[in-house]
Amino acid sequence: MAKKKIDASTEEKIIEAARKVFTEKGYAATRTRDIAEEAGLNLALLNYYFRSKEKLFSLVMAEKIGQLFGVIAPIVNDDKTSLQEKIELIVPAYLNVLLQNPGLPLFVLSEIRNNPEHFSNRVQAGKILTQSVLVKQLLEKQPNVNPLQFILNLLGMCIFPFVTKPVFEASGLLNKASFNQLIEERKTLIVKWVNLMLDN
Amino acid sequence: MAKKKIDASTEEKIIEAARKVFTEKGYAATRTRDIAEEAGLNLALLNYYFRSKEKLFSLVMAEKIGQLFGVIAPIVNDDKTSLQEKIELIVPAYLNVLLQNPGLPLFVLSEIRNNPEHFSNRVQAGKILTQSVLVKQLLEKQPNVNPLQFILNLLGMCIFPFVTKPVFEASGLLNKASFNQLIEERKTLIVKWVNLMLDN
DNA sequence: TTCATTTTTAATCAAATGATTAAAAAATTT
DNA sequence: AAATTTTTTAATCATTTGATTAAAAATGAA
Repeated sequence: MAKKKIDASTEEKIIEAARKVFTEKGYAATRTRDIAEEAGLNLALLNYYFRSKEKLFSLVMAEKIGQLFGVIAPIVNDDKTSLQEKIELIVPAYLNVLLQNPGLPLFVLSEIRNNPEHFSNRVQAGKILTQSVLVKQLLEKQPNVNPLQFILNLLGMCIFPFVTKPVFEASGLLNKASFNQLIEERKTLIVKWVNLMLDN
Repeated sequence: MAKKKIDASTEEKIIEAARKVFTEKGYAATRTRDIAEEAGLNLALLNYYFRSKEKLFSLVMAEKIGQLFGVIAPIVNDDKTSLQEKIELIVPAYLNVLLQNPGLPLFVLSEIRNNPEHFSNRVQAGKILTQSVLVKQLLEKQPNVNPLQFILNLLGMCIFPFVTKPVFEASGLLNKASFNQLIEERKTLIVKWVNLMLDN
């Protein structure tokens, strides 16, 4: 029986390069050669370790979807925290995740658009948006408004600046520092705004 | 001297097909053969009329950017309307544009991400975000908050549902009718919410 | 060291893809 | 109608790209 242990360092180099290139350019615009070059490795190694571009992409995408939904899922389903507390937890936590990974939302959203069938099962967004504790609490507070409206606002106010970041950068309007400053300000502002919406 | 007139019908068929395929799949994932097939025409005609995939894409993209910024630009720079009036004009007008062209925001934003250099000049977002009458009026009302914060909220609350639409569709959570219903409700809700933010 | 196994590389393949060409078909002019 | 120009088509090119292969290099076991 042959040795099966694989050099973790090389494997990790490839997937790290794949994370970077896929999230920057999207699946279709990414060449496997781009990834190999970014990793500083021979192209054939990519297929040796991950079989195909598609498989490597699936790994990265699963990771990224996990990041995008992973932070909020436990908060949203905690029945020990109030609606108010949830908002105060979600906003800064989510903004921090996005600050660490600014390209994440646009990457995930555009890939889902490009290949909706492939993600219909994997995205557990449905449960969060219909059966979560948060939804129940929103309905208690505002029975006459579809709770999805508030969730769209809460997530949208967090995510939207990151989705439009390339526009700001292309127009030279915001550098990285002033963008981050803007997001820091939003950590308290969004909480205030969402509470205003819920109290009126 | 030969006749230079070109059959507008064929040309229009191609660009209409290009609009559809490019906005659905993005530049990189679009094959010129997809466009030709969608138009029901020979592939070579695409190059006969538009020289290259790149040129055809530039035309479509210019159109789409125009649609995305064209509706709000005149409203935003009108110094005869109040801040309140501007919000009441922008929200339903913008939501109607997006209802007619739901894929528009995700298409434009992801293409700008994929090729930022190419759009640095063309996007006049900079002026709207710094020199518009709207910005001055926002600063009068709330001198202590970066007006960009409110613009992000106003545009984000309009655009974000359309950016996440593929997720809703993939998860089977919303059909087209209930999505449109959600947007219709937002026409009045967003106006109310933005006013709340500005008054507190 | 020797030998087997694993990892890496250079070369190459086959399919896809943007684009061109030359000829046919259609339209327009004279 | 004849001639000229414009439009359309089928065939083909050259390049790119995901993937494979066979051999070399590195690693670990005996």
